Amino acid sequence: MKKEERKAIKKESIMQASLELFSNNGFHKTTIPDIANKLKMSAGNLYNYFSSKNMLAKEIIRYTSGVLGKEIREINMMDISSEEKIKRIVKIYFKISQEKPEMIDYFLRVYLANREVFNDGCEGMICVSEFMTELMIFFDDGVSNGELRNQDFFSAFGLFMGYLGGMVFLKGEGVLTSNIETYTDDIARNIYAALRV
Amino acid sequence: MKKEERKAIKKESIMQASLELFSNNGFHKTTIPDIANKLKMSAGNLYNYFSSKNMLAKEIIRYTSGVLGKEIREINMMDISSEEKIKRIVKIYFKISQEKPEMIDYFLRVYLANREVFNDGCEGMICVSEFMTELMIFFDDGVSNGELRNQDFFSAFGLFMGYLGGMVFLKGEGVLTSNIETYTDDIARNIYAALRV
Amino acid sequence: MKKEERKAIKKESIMQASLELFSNNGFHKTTIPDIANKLKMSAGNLYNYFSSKNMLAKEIIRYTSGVLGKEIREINMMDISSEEKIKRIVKIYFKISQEKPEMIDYFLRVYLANREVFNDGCEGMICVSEFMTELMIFFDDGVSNGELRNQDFFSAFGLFMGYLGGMVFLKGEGVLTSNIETYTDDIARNIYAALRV
Amino acid sequence: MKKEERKAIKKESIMQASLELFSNNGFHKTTIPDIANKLKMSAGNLYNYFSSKNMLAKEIIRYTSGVLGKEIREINMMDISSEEKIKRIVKIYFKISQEKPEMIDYFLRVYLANREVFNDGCEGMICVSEFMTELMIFFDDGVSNGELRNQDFFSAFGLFMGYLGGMVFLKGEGVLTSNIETYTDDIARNIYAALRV
DNA sequence: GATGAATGAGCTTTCATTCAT
DNA sequence: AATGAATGAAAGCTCATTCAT
Repeated sequence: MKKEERKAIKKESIMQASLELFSNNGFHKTTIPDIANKLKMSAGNLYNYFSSKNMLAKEIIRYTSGVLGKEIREINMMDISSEEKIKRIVKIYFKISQEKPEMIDYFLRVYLANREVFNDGCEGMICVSEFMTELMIFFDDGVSNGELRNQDFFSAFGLFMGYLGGMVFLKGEGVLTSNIETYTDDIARNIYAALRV
Repeated sequence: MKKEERKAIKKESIMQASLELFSNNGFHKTTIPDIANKLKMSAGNLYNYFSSKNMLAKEIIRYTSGVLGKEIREINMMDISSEEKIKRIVKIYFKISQEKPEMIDYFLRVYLANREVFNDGCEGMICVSEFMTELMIFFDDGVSNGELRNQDFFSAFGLFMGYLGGMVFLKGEGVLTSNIETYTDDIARNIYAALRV
Repeated sequence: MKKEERKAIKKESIMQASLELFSNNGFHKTTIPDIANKLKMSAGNLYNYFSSKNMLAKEIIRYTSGVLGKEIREINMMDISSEEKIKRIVKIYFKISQEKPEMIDYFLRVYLANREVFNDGCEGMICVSEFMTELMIFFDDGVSNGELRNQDFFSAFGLFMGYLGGMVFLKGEGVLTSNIETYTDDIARNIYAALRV
Repeated sequence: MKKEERKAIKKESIMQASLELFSNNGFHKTTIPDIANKLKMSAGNLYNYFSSKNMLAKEIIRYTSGVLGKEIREINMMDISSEEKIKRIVKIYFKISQEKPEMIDYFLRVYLANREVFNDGCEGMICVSEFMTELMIFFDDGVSNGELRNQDFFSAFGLFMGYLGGMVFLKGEGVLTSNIETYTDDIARNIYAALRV
């Protein structure tokens, strides 16, 4: 089991390095040698772990979706109101955007923008389903409880994701007047106001 | 027709063709010969109108921002409530996303995703300021009227832009269960609920 | 008409240079930069003339088949016996193998050996049909005249081509005890003996 | 079973697998991992048996030449006329081309085509001498008997090998109108007509 | 202004071979 | 003897940009 474990660890380290480079410099501006350099390995060897650059990108989005999904799942499992859940989701999202900005940026600048890369195998948001599913659960629970208005899920999902993504984009543009985390309460309030019954 | 006029018309036709190609196929996947082909002109000649591919991309975002800005300005000048304005903005946005999807996609898939292209000269959203300014006017008017809650502008802007962009993205992914225009009322309602006093 | 002519001439010069390199060094051992170097042009520019290395190889076999076909056509049109035609075909074949050995070698070492290169578009000897057709005419004429025995064309074609190709191969291996042209009479005699009524 | 015996058996299994892959897919298109995969062994381990890919190719041609040589030797040792021997050689050649096509193809598509691979150590047909020697014996016997005309051996060898190889090539191209074995009599007759006194 | 051949740098990917385990 | 991760050198091909015509 040792060998496979080592291989899995290396795979993850490649994904981590690529995630940062893709997010910071763009998918097309990041070359395989760039990634190899960062990891101090040879470019050829990367292909022992991922069959192509596109394949690597696809594994990263699945991985990232999983990480974010897990954070939301934990919130979903808490015994708190939907209003409180919204606040916590916004908070964790912004926290991640501060601590691991590459994760959020990967959604915005790699996944969302380079459709041709994800065409084959990630259609219909299948590669981000782990993340989307948790938001769906959050929403359905709130509707069941009578806390959230019953509307098309995508109306709610688009609000959540677009809004949070939009804020992170604005942060990246350097136009926000203060730290993004200070926006948490305002934004959570807005989202709740939009979704409540 | 004067020389400069002819040149301006040709410039715009280049921008229109590039807009479509960049939006549909991605900035990096669109080559200068692709654009030239579509216009039945030579690749070299393009450089008589735009000094580089990046420069072309920057002019397009300014142009697009202007077109969208004008649409919103017209709404801003109407003597109607903020609630009604929101509905009209949503409506016009979705209408454009149906009729000229390349304009909206340019924001999502070109501008948002290829920061390195817009680094030099479009920092701080300066290239989309025409569009942003109109939304700022809409928001300030609403606050002045007492219709909208007084909050940080970017909280409102992120909501508006992120939400609408997010919905168009979901449409592009083919996950929406019905035509995007049927979402207009729901979404306008959500936005108004989020922004009202 | 000047431009197109110049382009056609350059195309042919590329084919000629490639023909030599492919024949002498093998298809897979010849790189695009090798060809470009020989022509003192850039590798990229080659792709303005041929869309791929395989495409280039295919155009060369068609071209070569045409050249050889023309030589045989001239013999076919002479008013001489089949026995005499055989002698002349053998003679011209060996002459070419001395003066332009790369043409014969291209058949033997590139076309015949790298099937995967010619798979798409040259199936069923379609790319050497000009050459094969002339041999077919030679054979049919001889049969009609009553000089040659009526047998399956491919029995005759295989004899002709295999035999001549085999001799050139032996020459290339350096095992022939004397100059290949000294074999002309023997070989023509053998072929005639095999094909006569 | 002794160590060396086990090693010899494994060597032969490697040669057999490589023979098939090289013949079917081409020498340069067959990778060492391809061979290893087919044998369910590791790429590195192959190098415990053959010092390089080229070396492997050279051992295969010697091996193949031996196998074919043996078949002809048996015919040579029979007490039958040269005419009959020709028929049997043609027959066995086509039979092998049906049952173990990779052996014949190895001559045509690997040995004949990739001279650079066999340059060092197989010059002057030394690696196929076993096969060539048997044909030489066949020919000399026939001449001694007064059955075959006395001519340069290579005139006869080129005929034999070129003709048979050519027919197998035509078969591979799919242009033969019927099964190759139906050509046996025609071709044997042609060869005999060419070689008899 | 218009053309498109030409360049040159750079990209992803492949693969024979080595070597630590 | 066996593994397979690792290397490094190359290959085919792409493309923004230039420039002679």
